[in-house]
Amino acid sequence: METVAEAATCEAHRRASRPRADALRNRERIVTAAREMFVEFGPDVPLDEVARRAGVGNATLYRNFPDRAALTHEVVLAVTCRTTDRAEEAAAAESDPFAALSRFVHAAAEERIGALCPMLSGGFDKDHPELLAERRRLEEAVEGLVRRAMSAGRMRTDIAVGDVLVALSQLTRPLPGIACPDIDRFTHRHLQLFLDGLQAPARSELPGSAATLEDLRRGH
Amino acid sequence: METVAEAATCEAHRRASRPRADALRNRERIVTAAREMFVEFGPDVPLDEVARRAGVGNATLYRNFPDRAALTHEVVLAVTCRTTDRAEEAAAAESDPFAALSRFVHAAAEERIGALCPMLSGGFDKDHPELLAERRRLEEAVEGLVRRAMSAGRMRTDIAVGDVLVALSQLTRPLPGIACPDIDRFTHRHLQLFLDGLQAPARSELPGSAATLEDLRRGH
Amino acid sequence: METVAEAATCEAHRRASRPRADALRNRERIVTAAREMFVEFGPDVPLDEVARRAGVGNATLYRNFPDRAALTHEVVLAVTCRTTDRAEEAAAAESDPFAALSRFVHAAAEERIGALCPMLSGGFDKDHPELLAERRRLEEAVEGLVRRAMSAGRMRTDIAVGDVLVALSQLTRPLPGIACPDIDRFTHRHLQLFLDGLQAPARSELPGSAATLEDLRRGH
Amino acid sequence: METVAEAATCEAHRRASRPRADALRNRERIVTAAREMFVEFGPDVPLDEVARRAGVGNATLYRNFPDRAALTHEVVLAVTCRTTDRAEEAAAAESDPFAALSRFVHAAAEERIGALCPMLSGGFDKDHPELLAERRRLEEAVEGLVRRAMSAGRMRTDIAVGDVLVALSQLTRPLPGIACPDIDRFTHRHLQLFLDGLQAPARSELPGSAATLEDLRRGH
DNA sequence: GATGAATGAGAATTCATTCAT
DNA sequence: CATGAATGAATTCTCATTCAT
Repeated sequence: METVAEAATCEAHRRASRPRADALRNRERIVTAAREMFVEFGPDVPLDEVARRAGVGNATLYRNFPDRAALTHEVVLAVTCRTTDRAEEAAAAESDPFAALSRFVHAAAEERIGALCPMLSGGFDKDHPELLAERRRLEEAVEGLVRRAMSAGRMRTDIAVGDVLVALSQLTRPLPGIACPDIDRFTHRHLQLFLDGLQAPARSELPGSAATLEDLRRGH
Repeated sequence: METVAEAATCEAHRRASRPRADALRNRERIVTAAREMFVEFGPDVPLDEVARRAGVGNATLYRNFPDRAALTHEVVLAVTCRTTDRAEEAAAAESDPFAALSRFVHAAAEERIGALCPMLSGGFDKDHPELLAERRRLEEAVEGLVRRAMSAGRMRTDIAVGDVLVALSQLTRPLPGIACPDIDRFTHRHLQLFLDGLQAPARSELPGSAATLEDLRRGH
Repeated sequence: METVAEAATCEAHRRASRPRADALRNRERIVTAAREMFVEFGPDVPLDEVARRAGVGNATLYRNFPDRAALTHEVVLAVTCRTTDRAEEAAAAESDPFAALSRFVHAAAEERIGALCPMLSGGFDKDHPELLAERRRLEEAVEGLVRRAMSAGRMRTDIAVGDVLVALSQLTRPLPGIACPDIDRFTHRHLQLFLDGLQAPARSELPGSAATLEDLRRGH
Repeated sequence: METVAEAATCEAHRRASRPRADALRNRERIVTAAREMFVEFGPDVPLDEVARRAGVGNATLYRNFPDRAALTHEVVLAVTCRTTDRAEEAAAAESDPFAALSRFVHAAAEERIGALCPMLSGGFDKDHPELLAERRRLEEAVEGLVRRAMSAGRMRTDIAVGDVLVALSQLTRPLPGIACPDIDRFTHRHLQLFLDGLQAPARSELPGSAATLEDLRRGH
């Protein structure tokens, strides 16, 4: 369920130096475990549990990520990165502009982009250059999708990338403790509803100005 | 900002016995503080902090609510209750069926219905009769709103109450740590987008079956 | 062995409010235990051990002293304070000026003034106003003793208060792990040697300038 | 500042077998780093830090010294050894008996003999034959210095070698965390004061019996 | 022989919950 | 009743020591 197209471009941050094969494996496993558990139990899971799930001692986790902030940083980076990859993939795979956007939206849900929301609570530097850059890349990719859909007259035009990303994120936020296996069904259902809404002509003037991701980032 | 129409009908659960005026006051203040802080910091805030904000000693909190579960229960009850009140209020206030639904949706956001999501994580009995009953009352009220809007041909018909409530909840989930004062603006913006989507004719077949609130409740 | 003249003036910092008799007792006991154990095992003893020796749960310790720094602060304050009391007591008790100084020096050893040295390593704010004030009080008291001895022609005159206090502190530093019961004997022996040296006429020009306590305090 | 006369005689413990040139270099560097860091941060510095400062991997440290005790042992040995060398050097270099003692005392400070005190806390075998022997050598050397000074009538006669060594050690104990660059100035100042006191005729009967180093060693 | 990585045991600190005034 | 204080059970993080390359 997890290893869909294990990211294309986002290998960027794999450090050049390749000191040890198994060490890298461990690092990967920790990040993966963390990503899963952040989704499943929220971003406050005991790090010892993460280590256990990753199959390493807790100290190994701490060697790789000096504190929770560092791990969170890495997970946020990974999710953002994989989501961006999905956006680019969608753009390439679908010729129809709105189909591309749709494909991306559903794919982003699978990448659990919504898991980022509860992480923004803090505990790590949201403005770290590495994150900033990745976020920018994501926004550009989605910007492309949105613009194409608009140009093709397939989508209402009073909406900004940030609106899409924020709504998308909220709608796909994990519900820790809800084990209901069909939860994904619902999520995709609501996303589809959201997408349908985007295609409809504007019925009302949306309140507020078009939201960008920066608006949220600036929080606090 | 908090005391809009301090609930009408939902006084039901005020225990019949009226032991002391100030005792009741305390209880009220604790629930209010908890509701606010659950929204602001998530459902894991230290209970001592809640007590402090309520202006009572921690032991007083524990006298009223033996454990965190009991307090969570009460807050969930209160939010549900107030939201139901808002639904009934909306039905009464607006003659136009879809306007009524819209009014309710935006009002529910103000009641922070989204704050319920992170509470479902567990730690309290989601199937407590009292909650069940209140949830039913909410569903009935919203059911009414939805049905009227559908009957008037103002809204696509492949949607269930649960869909509305879940999407609505997700879209209004608080973002603890995000102090951005305009966050509410965005929320209402996205809700409006959602409402616009509801009004549009069905563009696609929504995946999955119509969700009810029970689907979520059954989680775990 | 500990309760020699349980301090005269230094009750100053017993907070005015007297919220609970036993709570105060606990606080006292924690500080006492900490003072003893800092002397016996150095300033890095596990706080849980301190709590155990004080006969309270660890959390009680943390309630009174949010972190190690706070406890260290209190102990430093207490030792300084008690030492000052000893200085004033010595001045009052002995008519002979040098006898007064001698009495103070040996008394300071009993107060374990030397235990302050390893605490200066850091981990707490050495320049906290409360400490500054108390240190000043100590210096003034000792200044008085020294000046009187000098005026009476009983002591070489190229020495500053700080010299006395620093040498005194070093000579009385505890030797954690050394359980030798006669260790105090040795200490007093060396102090006496030091005192004898003070009385002798200057034989050599002492290198460096007269040290003040501030010189040490300023250490980064 | 560190490499004054990099030890003369005390090469004794360089193991006869000469397995590798660089291996020996490493061992040397580790001991040096440890000596410096014990002085600067106390005897509890993380061994990984010592390894880093020595420029080797931590495992190399552990190959040479199976545990902290072994490293401490070696450092104690080294300091004792170097100090003894200084004593013998002083005896040879100065014709005046008291000048020789003085020279030794100030030289011992430079060798950081005081750093031994906090190491006695334990964690290694203080009675290891190798240490015992080296300590005896030190005592004999200093004994010589003291006896000559006494015979020449240059020094009060109620003092034992142990008194000198203990007072000297205490007065030169490092103050970890005190970065004050003039700290050495003060130290030498107080040592001079101490030396002046030794030259003066006995003013008082020193309490306790003449201390020997064994008295301290026997501690615990 | 040397190294970086892994590990478990331990220490500081927090928090839900219980107790004594 | 109401309160501040006490407590033990987590949780985060560190470090001495061992292991795999």
